[in-house]
Amino acid sequence: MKVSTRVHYGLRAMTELARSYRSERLLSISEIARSEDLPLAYLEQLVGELRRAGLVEGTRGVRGGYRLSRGPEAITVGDVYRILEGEVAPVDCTAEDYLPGACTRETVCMSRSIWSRVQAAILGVLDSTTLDDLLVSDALQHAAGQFIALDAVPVTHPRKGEFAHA
Amino acid sequence: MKVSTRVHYGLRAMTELARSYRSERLLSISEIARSEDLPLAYLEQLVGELRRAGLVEGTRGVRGGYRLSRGPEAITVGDVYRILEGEVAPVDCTAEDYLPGACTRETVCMSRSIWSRVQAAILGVLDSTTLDDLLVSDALQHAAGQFIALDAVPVTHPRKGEFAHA
DNA sequence: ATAATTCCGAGTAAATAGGTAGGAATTACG
DNA sequence: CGTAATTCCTACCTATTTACTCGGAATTAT
Repeated sequence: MKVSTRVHYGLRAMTELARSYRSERLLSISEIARSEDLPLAYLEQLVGELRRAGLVEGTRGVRGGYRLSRGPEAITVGDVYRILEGEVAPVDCTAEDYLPGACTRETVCMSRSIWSRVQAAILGVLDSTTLDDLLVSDALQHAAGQFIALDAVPVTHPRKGEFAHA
Repeated sequence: MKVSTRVHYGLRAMTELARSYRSERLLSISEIARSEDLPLAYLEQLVGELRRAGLVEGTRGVRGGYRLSRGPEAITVGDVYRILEGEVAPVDCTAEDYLPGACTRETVCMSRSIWSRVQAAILGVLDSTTLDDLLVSDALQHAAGQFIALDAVPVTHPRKGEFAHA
């Protein structure tokens, strides 16, 4: 259940584009690659796919580059994911294009329900989170960092239990 | 985010063992492989790992086989997952053994929060679902199938919107 | 004209997934 | 006691996928 570098890198590129969206300034692949520390040629490929899918717009030539084709609040992480990685489906039989009956064990399968639930859980997060949400939570995190610093509290990796799941 | 055949097959084997748990009867690898239609030698490997991890017990010799080492209500899907696939972590920096600072972008990363949330969502499902839960939902599904049949309602793939997520 | 950029498709090395194969150890059963 | 059924162990193999690189054409500001 690892996420591929395609999605990982692609999303990071999208967050950069989201950050610069208000300024109307174009970002070149090399700028993005530099600020996110990603392999240039590979990133170019990924952004190309995002463009063909309509999430970003490219302008060629000197001073060219990319920008989001709609606002960061109108693009979900799920959108990016599906373009670069395909449908979210832990197993084939929970995919959209699954033909009922393709798996002969369908009617006697005890494990299918768990993967459906996992799929729904993942989609719940990916489809409800926009690029803008990522910017905002990033801003909050930095504000919190500021606050702690001003308070002179020794910082002992507060990240530890931040998203406890037990 | 596909689940590997290791986990997929391994879990299916575990559901078979869960089903026969009450009867105290041992299941041989070949029986499991036959009823779940899985490659014998490969399955043997997987069950071996589950045994070394303490989830199942094996008895050798003629009439030997495997059984769960504790009840189906005391084994979660997450347990099986971690043994066969390792920790649930969409990206390295959300893993348990991640050394803070290993990723130099840590403090300026806008994408980390989403993967933490995905991880938590997945764990929420995997760790709260036991093998017994799978048996029960399976039983319910069959009971429902019975009911529809008796009512003579034309069955037009009710599965379609079963776990709608929009 | 030139330099910076997007755009495009092919190629490639390493890792991973998904197995197979062979044999030693153990044990019920005739 | 011998044999067949089984677990147990480890090495090997092969196809696919991943994560890239490379070369070059098209476009455009300066």
